[in-house]
Amino acid sequence: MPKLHALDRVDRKLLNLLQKDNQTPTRTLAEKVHISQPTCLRRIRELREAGVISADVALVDPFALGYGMLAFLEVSLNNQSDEHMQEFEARMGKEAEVMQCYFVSGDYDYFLVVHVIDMDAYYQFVRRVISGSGNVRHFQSRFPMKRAKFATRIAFDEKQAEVQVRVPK
Amino acid sequence: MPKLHALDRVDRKLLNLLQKDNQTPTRTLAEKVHISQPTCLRRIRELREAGVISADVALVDPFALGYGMLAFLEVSLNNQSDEHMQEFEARMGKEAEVMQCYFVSGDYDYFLVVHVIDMDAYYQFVRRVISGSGNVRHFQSRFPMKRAKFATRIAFDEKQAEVQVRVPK
DNA sequence: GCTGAAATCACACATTA
DNA sequence: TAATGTGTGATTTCAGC
Repeated sequence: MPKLHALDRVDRKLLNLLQKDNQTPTRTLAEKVHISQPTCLRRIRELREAGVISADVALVDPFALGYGMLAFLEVSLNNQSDEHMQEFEARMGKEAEVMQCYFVSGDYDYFLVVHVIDMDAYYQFVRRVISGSGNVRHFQSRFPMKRAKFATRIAFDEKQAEVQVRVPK
Repeated sequence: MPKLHALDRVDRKLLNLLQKDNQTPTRTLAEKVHISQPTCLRRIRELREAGVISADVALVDPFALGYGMLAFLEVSLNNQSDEHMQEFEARMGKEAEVMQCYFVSGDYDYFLVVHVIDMDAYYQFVRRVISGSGNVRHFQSRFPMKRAKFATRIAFDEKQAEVQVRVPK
């Protein structure tokens, strides 16, 4: 059952800052939002505990590391029973190459974003994971030539007075 | 011109750890990879400076914040000149709702991942940004009903001895 | 919101391979 | 000689008031 957590202007400004850089000392953040350093720290801790901030991580650019190739996979299943869909999702959850997996409306079932080193690695992946799955009726690849935008942050409006937020779990 | 940066076992283990949590003290990390604390810190700093770690951020779950709706947009442009494509990409770069934007091969030009509060907000977005753009010939929406996987980390093989890596810029 | 103790970060230098 | 480990001061976190 989702709890409610109110985000005021200060919280939203903090979130905007932390989503760009979570390594800056709380003292510096405190100055930017015009509160004291301990208050700043306390608010950030509450945001983490409430689950508004789900994780604090280092981002590694796949393209900088030889994972130079990106592929989209549109997949249709043979058997769409809840059991088989859960099985497919669990499988994708385990495969490191699968960066994103969505169950979608329309003419196919799943949309995958796959990161691989090169075309050969992609071919190996498709043979092993997709056509080797046993429950894939049809699939089609689509190749992004350029990733023009990849945002990990949500822009919070800093003007609004207060925002009610549904926090899961 | 891409520089080369060698990643040994220790670097890769550090990257695996930091991609899960970048708030743990360097001392703890150092123990886990069996090096001293200052060495650990130095290696992390080098990974940041080399651009292997592109950013350190707090992650906010969109679904936890009322951005409960996700949409895919498949967009075809009228004018595919370099100038018009750059203009489109710049526009998408500025729009907060657009989380991802790819230039793709196939029967349409751009694939967008859009985060909005609800269907009405999505309608407003489409009217303002897409059909109001002047250079969109055709577009189609597709609605993900479930985000089964969204990975921000790359799994590094910790067994291999050393890996050469192309670092951009 | 303020102050102080505990912990962490980050540097200079010695050491080793 | 280049990279790691040791010791030490400056910052930062975080509890009590």
